[in-house]
Order: sequence, then structure tokens, then C-alpha cells
Amino acid sequence: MLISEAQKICPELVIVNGEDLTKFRDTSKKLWSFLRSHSWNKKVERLGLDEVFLDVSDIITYNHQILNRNALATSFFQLSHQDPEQGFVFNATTFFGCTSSSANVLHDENLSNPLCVRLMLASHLAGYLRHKLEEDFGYTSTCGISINKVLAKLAGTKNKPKNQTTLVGLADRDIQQFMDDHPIRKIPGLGFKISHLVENHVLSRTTEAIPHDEENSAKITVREVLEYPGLTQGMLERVLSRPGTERGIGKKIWSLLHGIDDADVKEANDVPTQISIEDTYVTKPINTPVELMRELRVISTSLIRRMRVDLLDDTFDSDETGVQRWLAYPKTLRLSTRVKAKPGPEVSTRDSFSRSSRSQPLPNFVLNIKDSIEEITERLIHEAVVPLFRRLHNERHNWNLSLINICVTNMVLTSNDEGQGVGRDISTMFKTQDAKLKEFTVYDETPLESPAGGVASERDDGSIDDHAAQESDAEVASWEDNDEESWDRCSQCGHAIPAFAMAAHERFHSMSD
DNA sequence: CGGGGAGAG
DNA sequence: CATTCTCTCCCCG
Repeated sequence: MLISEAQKICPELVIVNGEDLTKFRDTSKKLWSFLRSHSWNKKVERLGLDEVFLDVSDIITYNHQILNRNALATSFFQLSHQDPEQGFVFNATTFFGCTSSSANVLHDENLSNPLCVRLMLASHLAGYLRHKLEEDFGYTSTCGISINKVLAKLAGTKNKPKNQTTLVGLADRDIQQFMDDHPIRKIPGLGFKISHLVENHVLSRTTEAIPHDEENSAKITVREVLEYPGLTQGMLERVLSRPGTERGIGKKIWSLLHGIDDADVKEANDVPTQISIEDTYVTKPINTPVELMRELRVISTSLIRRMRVDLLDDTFDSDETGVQRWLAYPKTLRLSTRVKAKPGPEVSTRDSFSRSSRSQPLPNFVLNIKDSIEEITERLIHEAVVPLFRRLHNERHNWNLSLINICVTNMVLTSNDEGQGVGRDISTMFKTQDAKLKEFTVYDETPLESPAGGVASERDDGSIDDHAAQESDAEVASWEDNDEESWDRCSQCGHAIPAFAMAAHERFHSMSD
């Protein structure tokens, strides 16, 4: 809701600058887990905090097979392969919720069309899941049901805010009809860059300047693009190809415009591939080391906190077992900044939006769970973040920073989620474990060096200076040096293994026995 | 792997 | 309403 609207309705409203997304994140995770628990193939892909794709092909195939055509009105949808009791009763003579066509009832000719029956079954599954989301958790939802991701997502926009839409596209021309009236910018996968290139070409414009705002973004429809003479995959490829563009972009965009999308629904990722925290300083850019250090401290602190929330195993209460281990840990630390554009006559809007970044290996002390967040933050800033900053900016002040971002990425998984996903196949499990052991072996034999650039510190005059590396810096960031409990010898093979990886390592032995 | 771009919510 | 703060996937050298 617009803040101005909220204040109109509720004048005594207290507005606090900033937000805490914790409850949103937790709820998102909870609802997502619920949906995943109903998936057979585990293809449950999150899109942001409040959307999710489910590939339910396997469930639909099964329920199609067991469908009794003599008692359609009192059918039973089986939610489990193992337990035939699990499921719900439904009326298979109609779709659940809205459909893209006017009639919701399945006529005889449609009943003989397998695709139509499958879509009908999926609509009931969606209806059931949405019902549970509302009854058990208290959240309404929208859903689109179709044969691929693009069509499902577009269908889902039709009956907001709390209904579902099944796209009953039985022939290619039904699909095309559905696509035709959409503005191309609304097609998932066509962002503002590609939309403008396509629009400019179709309208035979040669405008180089791409407007950055949503306002004058392409209002041109899919139909108008497809009616353009000579529009082929190859033509789109030529129009859209610039250095750095995705290979096969022409074919991809052409397909999307036709409602064709072979992108897989990806299996759920247990840990994010990246965690980043950023802040913008538009009205008052960062210019002095004092301001800089304060902001780096704020951002780093919240990053360490987020790492512990998102990357630590929370299956047991930490105070019950006393042991928490990393599900995954990042190998890389990255600092990005954006410099505020100089207010001049010809400001290429481009400039103010692009970022620069530098990265380096993440020091290992960051993973010491027992150390306090403040302690780790301080060390991280001085030993890693400031050196990265100095690689980005030579000047000692007046950087005019309008954005700072700190990111950890390049995650290494430390254990298989037991009984889940890939772990079924012994040989692939062996391979993954082997790869992980290799990781640890490297750490074992090669003690980490102290980060390049030495330590920087803040001086009274506000400048940042390098010190020659101190004696103590030599022992920077090594688990062994800091905490003898962090590494252990495996009783079976004598290999040195980080404590958090021991469980995985022992499973490795049990697999190879 | 490091750096950057595009697109998503 | 426009901007902010994430996150993922991809390309190039």
C-alpha cells in the first residue's frame, strides 16, 4: 500500500524508516515447505519471497491413470504414492476455479483429450493446495495452471487477488490467442532492455537512448510484434545480440512470444547461492572515511547475522544440542560500490546505475560460530573489506558513493540433505562427498595466507592507511590457530576434517563400506 | 574465477 | 510512484 494512502486512512500511523523482513522470510519459508511436502519430484522453484513454481506432471500422470470415468463427479485425488488414503474428493466433470475459456465444464470431446483432462486434474490440485494455505495458514493466494512456466505465470495474473486460472489451451492457436493481447513487457523473461530493442525495431526506430523508466516502456503487444514482416528467430537474434547477450536469445524470445518455454522447474535449493546486504546514500553520498567505516560496520554486521540465520543448520535448537553447523559456507567475499553521477549537462543515465566490484576469498574466521558478531565484523572489515575498498577506489576521500554492497557467494555445501533429492544414487553421492573432501584437503595442507594489502586503519585525520603486516597477521584466519576444537581427526582414516563437516565425512565412510 | 549485465519480486 | 534491496542466471576473458 502506498504510504500516502495509508496515512490518509490512518493519520496516527507511525512510520519507521527501514524494514524488517524476518517475519516475511519465515512465513515464506514455512509456506514453501508446505508446498514442497506435497511434491513428488521436488521440483518446487521459489521466485522471490511470494511466488513458487510447482512441476506436478508426475502427480497428474498418476491421477490421470487411476481416474474412474464412470464416477467422475466423486473422484478421489491421491496425494501420495504410498498411502492411497491421502487425498481429497473432487468433481472431475468440471475445472476448479476460473479457466481461460468461458465454460468450466468438460464436454465429452474434451474428456477424450488427455491434455484437457490433465489440466482439469491440476486445477483441482491447485484448488486443494490453495484451500489448505488459507485454512491451515491463513493466507489467500493466486495460481496459474498451464503446461509451462511462462503460460502458468501469465495465467496466474488473470484472476487476482485470490482465485486461480487454468489456461485451457488445446491447440497451438489457443495458446497464441492467449499470448497475442499481452504487452510484450508483461512476458516474463522480457525485461526493459529487450522490450525496448524489440519495440524500436518493430516501430523502425533508431533511438539509441533507452528510457530507463517503466512509464514509456513498451505498450506494444505480442500480436503486433509477430505480425511484423520477416519476424524470425534469426531476425530477433540479430536485433538482440550485443556483446554479452545470452546465446540463442533470438530463439528464446521468439519462443516466449509464442508461449513456448522449455525451462525446467528447478529443484528447491536448501541454501541461497548468495547473500548480500546493501544500502543506498542518494541524498547524502559517502565521502569521508568516518562515514565509510560506519556504513561498512552496519552492513557487515547484518551480513554476518544473515549468514548465521540462512546458512546455519536450524533443525535442532542450538541450546539443546549445543552444536550448530554450517549447511554451506561461502568461499568468496565481494564489495560493490556505485558512484553518484556528476550532475552535468549530458548525464548518461547509464553511469549512475552501474556498479563496480572487487572480490577475494572469505577469511575463515568468519565461520567461527562461537565468536561474537561484533568481533568478527571488526576483523572482517579491517582484514578484508577495507582492502577490497582500496582496490576499488584509489582516492582517500570524496568518493561520492551512492551505494555500498557486501556480498558472500560461491557456496560450498557441507552435507547432503539426508534422504532428499540427488542423495538417492549412491555413485553421485560418492562423487559429491569426494569433491567436498577435496575442498577440505586443500585447507588442511595449505594454511590460509593473510589477505593482501595488510591491515588498514582509520586515522585521526580521517584517512585510511596501510600498516606493514604485523607478526600477528601471519596467523590470520586459520581455524586451527583460533580454536583447536574446530578441526578433528577422523577415527577411521585420520584425515583432518572441520567439525561441521564431520557428519558428512562419516556418512562418506558408511557409503563406501 | 573475477567482473559485469539482465531480469525477477 | 519510483526506488530500493535482494536474488538468480548468464556471458566474457
